[in-house]
Amino acid sequence: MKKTAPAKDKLLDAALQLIRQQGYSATTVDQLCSAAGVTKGAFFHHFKSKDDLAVAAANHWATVTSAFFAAAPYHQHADPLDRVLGYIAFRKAILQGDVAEFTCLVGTMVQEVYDAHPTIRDACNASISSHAATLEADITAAVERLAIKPAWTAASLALHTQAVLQGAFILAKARGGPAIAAESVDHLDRYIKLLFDHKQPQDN
Amino acid sequence: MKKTAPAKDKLLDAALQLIRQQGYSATTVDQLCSAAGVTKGAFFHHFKSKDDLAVAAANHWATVTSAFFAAAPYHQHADPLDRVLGYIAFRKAILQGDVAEFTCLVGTMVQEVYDAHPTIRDACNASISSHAATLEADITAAVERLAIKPAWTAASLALHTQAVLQGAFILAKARGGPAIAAESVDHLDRYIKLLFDHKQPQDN
DNA sequence: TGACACATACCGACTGGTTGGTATTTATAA
DNA sequence: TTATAAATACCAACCAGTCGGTATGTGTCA
Repeated sequence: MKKTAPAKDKLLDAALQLIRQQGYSATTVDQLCSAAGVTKGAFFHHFKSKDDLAVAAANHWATVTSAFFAAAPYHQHADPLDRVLGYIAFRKAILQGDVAEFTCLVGTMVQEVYDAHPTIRDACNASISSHAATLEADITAAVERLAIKPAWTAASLALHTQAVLQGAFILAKARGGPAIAAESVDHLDRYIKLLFDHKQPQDN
Repeated sequence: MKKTAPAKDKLLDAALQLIRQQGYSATTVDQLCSAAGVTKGAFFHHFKSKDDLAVAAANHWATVTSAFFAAAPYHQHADPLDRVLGYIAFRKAILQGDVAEFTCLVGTMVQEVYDAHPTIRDACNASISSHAATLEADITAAVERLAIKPAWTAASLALHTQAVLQGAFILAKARGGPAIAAESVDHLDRYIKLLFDHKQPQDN
């Protein structure tokens, strides 16, 4: 029975915060250690290198977020389209607080490392792709249930939702707040409703 | 009559390439100098600091891209909706070659600097916003011409197109190629056609 | 025209501090 | 006792930025 969290976990949690705030390159090992309240010796005991921590952080992010979204209430809907729309609404609802709190670790990291650090890039890609895959299942079910014959694939629509969210995060960072991001998510919501001929109250 | 481009221009052009490849923090002043073929003395003669160069690079980016899009053929359409759809098609068409060649400098930079470097963030925001403003004009004209009463604003749709593109760039970086980005742009094209009740051949 | 004053553009060795990483030592638990 | 976890001390490479100096205009006035 541990009294405090082990150094490895504290370092990973610190990485999620600091890298989302500052980016990967600008975040130093010393910053990570002091934020986690551990020493450099502990850092290099658990991680071979800074890049090794980045891969572990991306995998940690995938674990944390998949648990977070698995516990979200939108899964309770019986209709798969309601689950998809519930997911979008949930993504909009959590756009609150500081920008670093609702933005995506792997989306931020992959921008910096995609060319020079293929292993980190692959870990980021795996995190995004596995999250999109959970959505893809509901989209596929919705297509079958409504018996439509779309010109698009469920996989491409699932990834498109991630593109909109990642882009919305960039706008939020440029504008300094989540308001503009929420508007983009509204457009995404409207798009999906149009694709499925979903009834729209006062909309065009 | 100059024989070669002056050091300042060569440094700015080198910044567009290197920062899109590596990100801002990972790009060193020495790298910029050797890529531009100038010395460190020349760098600090023209720029007060590395941050000062970043602001200049963001402004340079705004200048270069606004000239690039102003010269694009889609402006020739008489109908404003055709211009908007022509813009989207053009954005899709230029998704070619290395990832660093078609991605956005300011979208990449703002992810790293939004918190610690407000002046760079503002320069990035200005670049994105001014580009979106050129689109907004055509969207507004299309809404008026077709006499529709949308639940969305032209400004938010213009920014949404930028969000989709920025997010598509992130997916392209994670996947290592432009294919997935093109699919997201296809969704954006489909969305705008649906918003304007545009005829769709075999689409849902 | 030519000489002087001054400004702009550029050079590259150097510095103080920082960085990722290593070597060694100490504590803890099975 | 032994393996794992974590702390301390340290290093070589690297980084942004500095500084003294050179080369090349450019304006001015006799």
